[in-house]
Amino acid sequence: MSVNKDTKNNSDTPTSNFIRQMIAEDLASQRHAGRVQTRFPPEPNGYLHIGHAKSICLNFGVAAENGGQCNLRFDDTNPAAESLEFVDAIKENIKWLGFEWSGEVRYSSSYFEALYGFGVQLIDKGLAYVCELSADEAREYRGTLTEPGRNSPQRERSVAENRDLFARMRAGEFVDGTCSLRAKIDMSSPNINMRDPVLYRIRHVHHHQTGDAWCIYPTYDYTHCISDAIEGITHSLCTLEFEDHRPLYDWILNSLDIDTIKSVSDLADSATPYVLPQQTEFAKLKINYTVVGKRKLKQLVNEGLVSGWDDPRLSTLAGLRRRGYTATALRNFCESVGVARSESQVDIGMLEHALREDLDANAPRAMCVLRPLKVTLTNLPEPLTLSLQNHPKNDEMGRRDVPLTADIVIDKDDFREQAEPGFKRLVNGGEVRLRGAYVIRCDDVVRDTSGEIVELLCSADLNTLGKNPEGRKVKGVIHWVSASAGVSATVRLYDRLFTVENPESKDVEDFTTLLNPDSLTVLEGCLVEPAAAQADSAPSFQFEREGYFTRDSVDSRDDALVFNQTIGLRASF
RNA sequence: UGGGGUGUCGCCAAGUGGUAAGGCACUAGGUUUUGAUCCUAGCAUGCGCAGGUUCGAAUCCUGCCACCCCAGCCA
Repeated sequence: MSVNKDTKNNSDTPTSNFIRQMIAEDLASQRHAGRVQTRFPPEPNGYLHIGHAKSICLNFGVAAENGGQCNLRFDDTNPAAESLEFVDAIKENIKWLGFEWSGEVRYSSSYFEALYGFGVQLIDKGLAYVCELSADEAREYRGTLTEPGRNSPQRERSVAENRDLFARMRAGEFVDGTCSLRAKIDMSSPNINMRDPVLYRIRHVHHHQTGDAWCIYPTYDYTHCISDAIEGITHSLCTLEFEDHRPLYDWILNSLDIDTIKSVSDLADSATPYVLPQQTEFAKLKINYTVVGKRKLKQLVNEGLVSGWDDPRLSTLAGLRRRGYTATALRNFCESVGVARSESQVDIGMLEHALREDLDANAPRAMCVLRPLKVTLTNLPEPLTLSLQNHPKNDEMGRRDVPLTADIVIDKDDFREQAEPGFKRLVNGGEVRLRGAYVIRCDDVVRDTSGEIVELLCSADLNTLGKNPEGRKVKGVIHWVSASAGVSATVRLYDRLFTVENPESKDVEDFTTLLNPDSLTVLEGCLVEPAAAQADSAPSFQFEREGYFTRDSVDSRDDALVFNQTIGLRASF
């Protein structure tokens, strides 16, 4: 059960965007008989990343806002690149993000038989033919951006011959690449996608869903529009690079017999009028200092440059989750970024803002000393247990016991021998507030033989618990942990993975050379207060004055705690 | 120099002919037992550029300029 506050960085009314407007208009005009049906169609050839989150939020969000549904459909037409591992991870990620797809998971591959039938229909209508050009020859015949292409030698084959050849392709009579089924459109079209695009290619490979049932596989262009139509999708949302494909999307659907399509669709038995889906494109999400390209992500994982698809430094949903990002923060971020058609690169600061906003409201506070420096409270009569608020602004989050003993640790960075201008923490001879406890004064510094400071001897003003000292102001507050009652932990700090703002820029020759060598810092021997070390404690904490941390889901054990820094606190000095 | 797109504050982004929303970032104050949070204020005589239409233009017209996408039997 979640008692989290639903943090929002926007006003109550979501920002207008062209897709919401289009849907509102379609609803008003009854274009799809009042239906809104979307789909999120990943290819299971990699892990989902932050860019997918935008598409997921858009597709699921826009459906939910309008009383519609969103399907999850694996666009699995290229078995050589795909696997079950990715299918499972993708489903998991979507659920984690907080979305529920309509009915069962869909697969384009489950439409293979229908797709084949439509291929035959196109042949019968004289709109498709079996071409025997090799891939290289086809490229030559295609022409260039400025020159028209030439017709395939087999373009005018008879319907009977095409039918026979297509059947034999399916039967496995030909080796890979010897022929393909092509749409007969226009080899001189200025839109290269319309120059007789390939509909089916021969691939004698095993498919993760259909096994060895097929040796011919339909292409994206052919499959996607028909799959949308079969599922009764009303609004097919995709990214800008598919804009040039829209004429083909429409050509294929309009070339087919609409009654036949409806008869194999989810709406087959429905009385609602059947309307073909419409493709609409939006700009994909790009964020500076991060890599989102599937090939690049894959390279980082495969070359061992990160620990895996869920490495906390990666912008994969699995990585962000392990890092401690919350689904709420990601959803709010996607909403704040908006949806438009201009290609833009969002500042990672926006993502971090959404994260801090959610964590600040919902993460209980705790104390953890990252670089311990021993402090002895010379006048503490006896150990005591303090009861501290888990959240400074939310009493409902309760309180916790925090043991205070004569031996404590503070962060090395919170002590200076000499006062420096602007330094508000502890200095030799000075005073500082121990968060939630006493004001202490540093009376003496203990050094080892090499001269390094190993201990501070401090006296507490025993009259400052819950009240300010009399006659003076103590402005500094530092965090601390009981040395004897605290629990040892490993803490991993993260910095951005890349040293440059745009590692995916095309004038970057090898992006792996731009990796930040300091993207991961491992701190051993950190000391965390007992309450935060308990196995049943919250998933994420704000370690006061340090930032937000989460127990590592893979490496942390009850007797060997590992915390990942999700993000630091905003620092204004 | 074929076709398709996009250009509003440092970064996103509303705006759909009636006189430039909002968020992030930043700056300056205030509160604070987290140098956090929170609060308050500031931040585009200007909407890629140049003309034109109009009482009035970011919005309409014309012409430029810049950037992005397309020549996989990938998606």
